[in-house]
Amino acid sequence: MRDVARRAGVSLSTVSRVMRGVPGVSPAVRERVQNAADALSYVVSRNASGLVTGRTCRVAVVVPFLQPWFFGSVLAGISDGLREADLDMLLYQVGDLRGQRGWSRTLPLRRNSDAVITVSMDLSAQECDRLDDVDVPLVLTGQHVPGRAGVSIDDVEGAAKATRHLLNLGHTRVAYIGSRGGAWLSLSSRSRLAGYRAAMAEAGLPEWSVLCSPGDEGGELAMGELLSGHHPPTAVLAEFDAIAVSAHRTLRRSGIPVPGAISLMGFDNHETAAALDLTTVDQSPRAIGAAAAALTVEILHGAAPPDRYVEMPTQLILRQSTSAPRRTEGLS
Amino acid sequence: MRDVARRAGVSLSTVSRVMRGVPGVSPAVRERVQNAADALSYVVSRNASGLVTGRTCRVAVVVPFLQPWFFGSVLAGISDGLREADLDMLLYQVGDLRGQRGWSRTLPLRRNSDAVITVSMDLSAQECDRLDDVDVPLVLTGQHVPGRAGVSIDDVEGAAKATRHLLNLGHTRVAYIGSRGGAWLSLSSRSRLAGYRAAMAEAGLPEWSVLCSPGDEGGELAMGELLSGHHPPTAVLAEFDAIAVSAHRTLRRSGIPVPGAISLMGFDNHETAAALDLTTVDQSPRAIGAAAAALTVEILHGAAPPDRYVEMPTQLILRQSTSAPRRTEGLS
DNA sequence: CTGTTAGCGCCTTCAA
DNA sequence: TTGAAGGCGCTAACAG
Repeated sequence: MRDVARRAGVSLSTVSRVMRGVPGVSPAVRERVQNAADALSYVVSRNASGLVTGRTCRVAVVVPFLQPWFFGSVLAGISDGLREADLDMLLYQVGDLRGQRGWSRTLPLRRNSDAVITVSMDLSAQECDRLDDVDVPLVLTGQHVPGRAGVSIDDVEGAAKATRHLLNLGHTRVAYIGSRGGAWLSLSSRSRLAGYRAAMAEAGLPEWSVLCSPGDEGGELAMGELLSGHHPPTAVLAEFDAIAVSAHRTLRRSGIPVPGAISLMGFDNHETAAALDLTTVDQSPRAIGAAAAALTVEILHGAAPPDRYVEMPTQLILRQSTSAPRRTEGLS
Repeated sequence: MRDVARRAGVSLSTVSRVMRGVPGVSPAVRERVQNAADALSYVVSRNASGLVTGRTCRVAVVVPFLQPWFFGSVLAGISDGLREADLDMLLYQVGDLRGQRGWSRTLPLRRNSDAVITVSMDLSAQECDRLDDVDVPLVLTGQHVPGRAGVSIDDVEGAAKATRHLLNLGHTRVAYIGSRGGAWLSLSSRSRLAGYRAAMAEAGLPEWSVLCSPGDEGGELAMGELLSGHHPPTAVLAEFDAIAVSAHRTLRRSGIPVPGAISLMGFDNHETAAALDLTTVDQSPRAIGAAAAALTVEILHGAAPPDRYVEMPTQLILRQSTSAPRRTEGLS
C-alpha cells in the first residue's frame, strides 16, 4: 500500500479511500491511484482491514457431511450468493465430531467470520444460543428454530403433496418408508412423516409406515417387510430417494413390476432417481443455498431482521414409477 | 487478550506465549493464564496474529463446480486433512467465471491463504505460473503439471485396467464412449482414452471410440450410434459412470440384456453405478482429497518439496454389468 | 522465566 | 479534497 501511495504520489489515506471506493477523492487522483494499484497488482489485505473495521468479509458454513450429493448443491447456491456480495466462504465439516466438545467452541469461529450458515445441522435451541455469545448472525438451513433466521423447504407439505399424488391416482394402500433416527436430518424426517400422515388422515385412510435402518440395504429390507404381509401396499412413498432406490432394488429382484404392481416414489430429486425414472419431490437444494446466502447478506446489511424465516417451495417431479393401481388385487 | 492478562496478573507477551504453547513459561503461570482464558472464553484472533506472522492458517480450495458428487467427496477428504493440521478451509467455486478475468486475479487469494489446492481445474502451465506471483504453494489435484505439486489418479492405467478386464472376459469388439471436450477434466478425458487405446493396441485389436455430447442424453445417443452399425460391440467402456448410466438407459429401453448381449462398464464408482450394479473403476476421491491436504501441510512445513507428485491407485469394482460374451453373434 | 517495545497493514479520527 | 497521527489485536525481538 505504501508502494502504491508512493507511485501515485499521494498519502496512505488517499489510497485507502480509493480502494474502498468511498467518495471524497477527486477523479484525477482516483484514477492515478487506481492505475498505480493495478500496475503493482495490489489488493487490500482483508486481514488487516478487518482488524480495524471488525468485519472479516467471510462467512462460515457448517455442514455435517460433505459427501452426500445434497450438500454440494446447497454449497453451490451459497457460493454463488456470497460471491455476489464479495464475501469469502469458510467451510467446516463437523460430522464426526458432532457434539464432541461442541464444534461452536472447537471451531475458531470466534473472530473468523461475520456470520454462520448451518446446513441441515439440526441444532438444538441451546446450541443456537451458545453461538449468540459470539455475537455473529446465524442462519439455519434445513431446520427451523423459532426466533431464528433460516431457510428450508416445507417438508410437511412436500410429503403431503407426494402422498396426495398417490392417492389421486387411486391408491388406497399407501405405505411409507422412513429412516430410523440417530442420523442427521431427524427434524426433516419427522416433518415428512407428519406430512404423509396428514394426507392419509385427510383421505380417511389408515397410515402404514415402516422404518428402515441406515445404510444401503435399509430400503431393501423395509420393502421386503412390506411385501411379506397379506395385503401388500400398491404404492410406497420413501422418505428420501436413496431409500426408494434401495427399495426399488428389492422389487426388481423380486420381479415385481414398477409401477405395474407397485407405484414407488422418493423425495429429493436425487440424480439416481432420474436414472431410475423415479417419481419424486424436488427441493432444489441449490436454491436453498442461494436463499440462505442472500438472507445472510441482508442480515449483515441490516436489511433483514435476524429472525427472518424463508420457506422454499417443493415441486412434484412426475416420472415413470407411479401410475394408477391395477384393478385386480395382488401383486402379479 | 488484555483482559486475560489482567485477570492472570501477567503481561500480554506471557499470554501470547501460553496461547501459542511455546516453551519458556513456568507451569504455574501457564495454568493461571489458561484458566483466565477459559473463564473469559478467549481465543486468539487469527486475523491479528496472521498480520504479524504472515501466516493465515487458511488454505484456499478452488473447484470448478460444487454440485457433482465427485467434488463433495474430494472436499470431505481435504477437510479432514486440513482440520488435523488446524487449518481453515476457504472454498471458491469458479466454474462459471472460468477464464473470465482469471479467477486467480478476481479471487482475493492474495493474502488470504497460506496455500491453494485446486481440484480438477485443468490449469495451463501459464495459469500456474501466474499463481506463483502470489508466492503461495500450489497443489493440483486431478491433473499433473511437471514440476508442480499434485495428486491424482492414474487415469491411463485405470482405463487400461478396465479395458483389459473386458478383454480378459473374451470380448474382442470393445468400444469406448468418451465425452466431448469443452468441459472441465479434459486432461483426465484424454488420459482415459489413451489407456483404452493402449490396452486395445496391446491386444492387437482395433480401437473403436465414439464421443458423446455433454448433458444427460449424451450417453444414450452415443450408445445408439454404436448399436446402429453392422457389428455392434459386445462390450462398452464409458469414460465415466454418468455416461455409462445414460448408455444403460438406451440398452434397457431397447430390451438389450446387460451383460447378456452387451457388457457395460463405467469409471468413477459413482453411487448410481452401484444402484445399477454397474462394473466400474473406483478412484476414491476422498482419499485424493486427504492426500492433497496432507501434501499441502507437508509443503507448508517444509517437509516436502513443492513439486512432489502423488499418484493414487485405482481399483476395479466388479459388478453385474460385465460378463463373458455369448458364443453366438448378434444382439438378441 | 517474564515484561517492554516496536511494528504487521490498514482504517478512522482529526486537522489542514 | 487531502494528509498526519493513533490504534485495531497480536507477535517478535529485545532487556531484565
